[in-house]
Amino acid sequence: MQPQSPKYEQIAKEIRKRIREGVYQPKTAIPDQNTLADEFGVSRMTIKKALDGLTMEGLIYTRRGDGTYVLGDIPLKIDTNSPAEEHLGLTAELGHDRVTSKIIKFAIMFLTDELMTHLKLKKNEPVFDIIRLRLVNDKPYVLEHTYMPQKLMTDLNEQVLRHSIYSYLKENLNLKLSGAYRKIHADLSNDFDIQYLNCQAGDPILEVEQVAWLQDGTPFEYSFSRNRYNARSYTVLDISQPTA
Amino acid sequence: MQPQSPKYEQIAKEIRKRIREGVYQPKTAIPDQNTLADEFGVSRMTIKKALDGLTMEGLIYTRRGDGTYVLGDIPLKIDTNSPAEEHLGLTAELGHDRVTSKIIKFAIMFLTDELMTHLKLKKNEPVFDIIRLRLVNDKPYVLEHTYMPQKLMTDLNEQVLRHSIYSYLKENLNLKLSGAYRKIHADLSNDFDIQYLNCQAGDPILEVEQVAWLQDGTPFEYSFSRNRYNARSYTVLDISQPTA
DNA sequence: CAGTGGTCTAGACCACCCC
DNA sequence: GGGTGGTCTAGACCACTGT
Repeated sequence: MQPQSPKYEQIAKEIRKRIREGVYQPKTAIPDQNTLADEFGVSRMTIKKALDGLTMEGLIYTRRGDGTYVLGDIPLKIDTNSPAEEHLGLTAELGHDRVTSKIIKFAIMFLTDELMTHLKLKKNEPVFDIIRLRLVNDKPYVLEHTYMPQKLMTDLNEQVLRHSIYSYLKENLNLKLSGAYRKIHADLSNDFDIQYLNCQAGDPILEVEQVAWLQDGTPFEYSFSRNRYNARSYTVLDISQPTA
Repeated sequence: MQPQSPKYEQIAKEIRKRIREGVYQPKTAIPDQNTLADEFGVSRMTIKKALDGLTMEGLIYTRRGDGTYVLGDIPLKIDTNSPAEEHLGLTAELGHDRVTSKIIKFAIMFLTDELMTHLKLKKNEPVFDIIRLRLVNDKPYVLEHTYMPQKLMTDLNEQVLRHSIYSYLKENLNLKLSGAYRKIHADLSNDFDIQYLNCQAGDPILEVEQVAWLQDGTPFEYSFSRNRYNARSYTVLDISQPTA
């Protein structure tokens, strides 16, 4: 019991566990909110908040006037490799030791109009222009082209790039990213892709174009991640609001 | 003022409007929760719930001990054509009169193992096997291959397919979809794509593979939507939880 | 009708930020 | 310190579902 996490989180965690272990079975009702409030010794509002979270995760659903039910597994989701819900970077996603990086470009450039818009910078402000090939178990995985404002990270160096930019941000600069907007495209492989990703001319590429920002909305990254088309897919869970 | 929508929704709507109209400016603080509670004549919890929604939409951010601030526009988001957040179908997304459909296949088939898993059906249960070319302003837009359990929609017909399956579900069967899980791939165009989407041999395709389900978790659609690579992109807004 | 979840209140305490 | 947002309570009323 960590007292640092709020009660509704602890309760959500416990209910998640009961669902996972089959105490609460798919398509059946779980105890009503008053019963749960008694069991956990909290008010009903707190139970409600815990259940709201689980609803957003697609684990349960509620019917006003009826009850709260467990939703079965989502078929496509089971055999999916990368959740990709969090944008914590490749290192966090796949584990520390398996991911390495080959630095292809590490330069400072000045602004094009497009970068000015996406990074919300003024003319003549310098940005890092970084191209890295990320390898998983020494096999080429993704080609990442990243632009970051120089003023936010003055002592960025090659050592950092070889590991993880995100952990550098978090541990050295105490910056946390808080949001990202992504556009997923399909594209034709270019010479760069062919050279570094070991793909054939004409192979399709899955490209994720991303703007990521800090809590106050300051953009700190504009990037393109290019994968061979059969190496990765991007997954999304979308739960509708019953209010709409 | 619609009394049918909860107070926190109405308040969220009003604050959204103030942000849009510049009453609350980007990067500046909005009034604190107590002040807003007084202004709207509600309790602070209700204000909090309204603000939580706006936080999830990426409009504001809160700092404990400090205040609530307006987040500026998200650059990439501005010039994006299709929000694609809601999976209400193409007709709802683009307007009623512009979308037409050419029916390429409309058959009933029995289950493959893959469909059995994705639609959670038992052996020998029939499913509709539908292929439609959706056109926007008479131009080929997306090739949709859809599988649906027959038992859920017994009187599905060609007339429905020519318009919108989703509005048929909603209006005739009173079924609402409540969630979807998607995998976005890049793929090589196949003969079908070349024939119907007017693309060249070797063109990449953006494919969205989707399982969609009703409120109780019953899957009612497993589909593949294939777009020409330069015709559409898929967009995602991802807001991190500060709890994590 | 009884029982359920959805909303809302008035107040409380705490963690946190800035001065 | 004083002011902020995050959590939590005990109770209330309502909307809705089943019977």
